[in-house]
Amino acid sequence: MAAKRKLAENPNSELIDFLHELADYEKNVSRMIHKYNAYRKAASSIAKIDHKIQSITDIKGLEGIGKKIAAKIEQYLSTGKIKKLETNRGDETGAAINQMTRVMGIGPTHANKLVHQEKITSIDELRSHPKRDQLLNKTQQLGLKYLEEFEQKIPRDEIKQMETILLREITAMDNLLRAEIVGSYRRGATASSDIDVLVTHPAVAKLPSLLHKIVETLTKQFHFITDTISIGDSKFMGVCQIDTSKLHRRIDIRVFPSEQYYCALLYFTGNDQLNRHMRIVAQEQGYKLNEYSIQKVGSTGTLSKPLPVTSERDIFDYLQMDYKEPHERNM
DNA sequence: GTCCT
DNA sequence: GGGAATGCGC
DNA sequence: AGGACCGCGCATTCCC
Repeated sequence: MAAKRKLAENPNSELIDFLHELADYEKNVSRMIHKYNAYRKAASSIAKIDHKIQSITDIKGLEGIGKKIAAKIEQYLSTGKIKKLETNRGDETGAAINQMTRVMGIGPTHANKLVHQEKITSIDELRSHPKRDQLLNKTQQLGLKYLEEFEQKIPRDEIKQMETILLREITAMDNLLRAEIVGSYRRGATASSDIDVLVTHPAVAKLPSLLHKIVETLTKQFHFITDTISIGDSKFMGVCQIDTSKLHRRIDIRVFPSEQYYCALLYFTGNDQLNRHMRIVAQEQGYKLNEYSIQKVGSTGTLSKPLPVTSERDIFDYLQMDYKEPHERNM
């Protein structure tokens, strides 16, 4: 049997976990989303270092690391702990709020409400609460039902099987339909947190019920989709299961008109960092790029009509960037 | 919390 | 009832 | 010192 080498864990994973924990507290408990992002950014900078950080000089000047976080890392290096984190951990109310946000649909606002007003302190208490159904909306009830399943990563192989079914059934409905699974799966990841599907049809503007039909078929005929979280004309969010022996998974399906398809494909394939990078390059070159289109920006800030795009490569070309294959987009 | 102006 | 604002996820 | 940090689709709640 071929030796399956476990991917070496990041040498600084403990520090990265600490920063993520600080980030979560800021987002969920303090409701400071920008601090959350700041901690995440610092953590991702550190994740790029391939050796164990020995001293503060190893990280000084790293992107996203300023005085406060540098000081915390120094604390961690000399004492193995971070005071602020210990304090956060001692905050039982905060811990309860953090727990509540594990449920899809329960964000910082609702989590705070559940803990402060309803005095709920754990997921178990939420599950057994007599007024559970009044306390939670539809999305949150599904989130609670599938909490443990949604926290499991989806192996690439399982997504591959889903892809086979999805593409077959979608094209069977209408052979002008084209669909692709995007996200980290398209970038080659060995496991993903959800399934993100892009769909296009040359006449989508005339088919406002297209998405509803796709979803209905996948639900009623194939029992692939098990629950709907939300659905409109362009975006479906829901739950699917490849067969009853497998876990329930989060799935999103988005429909775009063909002239927007490749901008959407690029955007939803990501990763985030590449998207940001390309948006900035676009700005520098006098373009505006988003998930719908690429437009020329006039001197007065006026936007041109969306430029013609018939492939992802076209977008790289406009920006005079070298084309990157999906698997090369993990920045 | 960090970066930029 | 229905438009506006908010929460959430991505 | 002080503002930006993506912004948009959908569901729900708020408010007239």
